[in-house]
Amino acid sequence: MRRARRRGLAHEAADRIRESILQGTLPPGAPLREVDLATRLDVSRGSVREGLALLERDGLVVSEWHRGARVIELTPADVDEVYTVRGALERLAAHRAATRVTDTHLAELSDLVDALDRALSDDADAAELLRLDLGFHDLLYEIAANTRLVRAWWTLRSPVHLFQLTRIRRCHPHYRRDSVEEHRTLVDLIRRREADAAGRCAEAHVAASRDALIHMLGTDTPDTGPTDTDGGLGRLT
Amino acid sequence: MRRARRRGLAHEAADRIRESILQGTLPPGAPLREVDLATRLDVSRGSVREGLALLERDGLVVSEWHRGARVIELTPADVDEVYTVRGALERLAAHRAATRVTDTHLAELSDLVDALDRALSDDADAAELLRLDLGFHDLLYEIAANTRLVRAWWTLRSPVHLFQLTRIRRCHPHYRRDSVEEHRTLVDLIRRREADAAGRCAEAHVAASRDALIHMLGTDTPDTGPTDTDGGLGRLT
DNA sequence: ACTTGTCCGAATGTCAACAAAACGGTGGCG
DNA sequence: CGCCACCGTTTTGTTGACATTCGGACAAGT
Repeated sequence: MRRARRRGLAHEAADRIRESILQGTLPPGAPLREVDLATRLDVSRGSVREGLALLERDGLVVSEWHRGARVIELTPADVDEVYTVRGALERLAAHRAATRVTDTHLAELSDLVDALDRALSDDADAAELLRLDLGFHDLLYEIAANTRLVRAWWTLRSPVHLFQLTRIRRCHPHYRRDSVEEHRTLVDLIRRREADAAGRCAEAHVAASRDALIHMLGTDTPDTGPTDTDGGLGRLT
Repeated sequence: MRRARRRGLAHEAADRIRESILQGTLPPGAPLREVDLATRLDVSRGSVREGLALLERDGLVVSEWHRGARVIELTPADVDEVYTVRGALERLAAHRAATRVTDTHLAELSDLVDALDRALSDDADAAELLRLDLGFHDLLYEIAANTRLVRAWWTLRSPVHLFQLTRIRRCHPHYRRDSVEEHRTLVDLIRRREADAAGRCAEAHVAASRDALIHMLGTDTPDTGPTDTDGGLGRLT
């Protein structure tokens, strides 16, 4: 079993802040002031500072010298960048997964796709669909069994999460049945150990997500702002 | 021109430490004690701490809770991981470069390959060859013009640098003429805008480097240790 | 002999105060 | 009327001191 490692306040703080960002309490572009966060989270500025550095590594936050940290913005150009790189990574992940997958893994993958299918039929919460989708891809990277690849994925995962979340928030879920079918196709290719085809399939899947996302961001309303305007983290106090 | 932005002491400290690691003064596995570094660099522990976090982002350093930071180790498994992911990234970079390259870029690429060729003929310093090689790949990523891709490359660049450096240190340079030819082939493909071929070429080039490196690491001496044993950074005081 | 518990030195994690820099408003000047 | 320099406020960058944790050594118990 994996050892339950202690992580320190900085990680804890980072988790709380990440939660708030991913819940929309801290909207894109919002400033992340150290003293404010330190007060609300009841830790020192140093820990908050370190936590913000962690979030910057996750790609959820950008910071400039003497200007502090802000939640990243979500321009279509960013979507393009993130999903382009993600496509390359996921291609590699699928390729490797197809050559090293075990029966246990295959069962887990199938279970996730089934769960996704069921959730879609049950008209489940959009957040739940997103959770399952991300879980599927997490598992794919885990099967690929390459530490650096997983780390690279984690630097993209948070932005992806955020992108999908704003998409959900702005329009109706629209979680396509096509998408679930793409997942199932990928699992089948992996089961048959067709590495090259699996890689191409994964890359195409990501590209499809990217195009759908960009199309949505390009044609939506100019965004009149989030529902609450208190600046965030009120629920954490 | 790009603005020469202030970066703060943490970045400065990170640069100094990175230098020492890449010069071999701090060998792989060496512990990086905060108070020690703070004393030698004449900055506070906080800044050193932040700098070490930056180096961890670069993948040059690993750290555990309450156990401090150490220079990364160099197992063949690590080489495999790093170069596998690098192959995927470089494939994407070459593909994009082939579609967006300008004449100016092509001239710069050619110049670099020529410089590499000349340096090889002149039997130049191995470090110089490495510098030119890395410069070539940096330029490739820059031409690809994708911020996230560049960032992903930078998390791999330092380990690559370190790998090549220890290779140089252990055996004769052996910088192959084959390698230079591969660079030239890649530039030609990019010039002719053959994106797919360029991507495959770049991936193959990285795979070749990986195999050479692993072969060398697998057959070398058990490593009797570095030349100086003072623990590092003596030259910085 | 092996395990288990405790102590100690050393290093890291955390904190709150000090110093430097950027932002915004105000007033004077062209 | 517009522009620029100045200055106070706010926020971040940096520092040294305190608290916590780890690893090993030593000794007692089984």
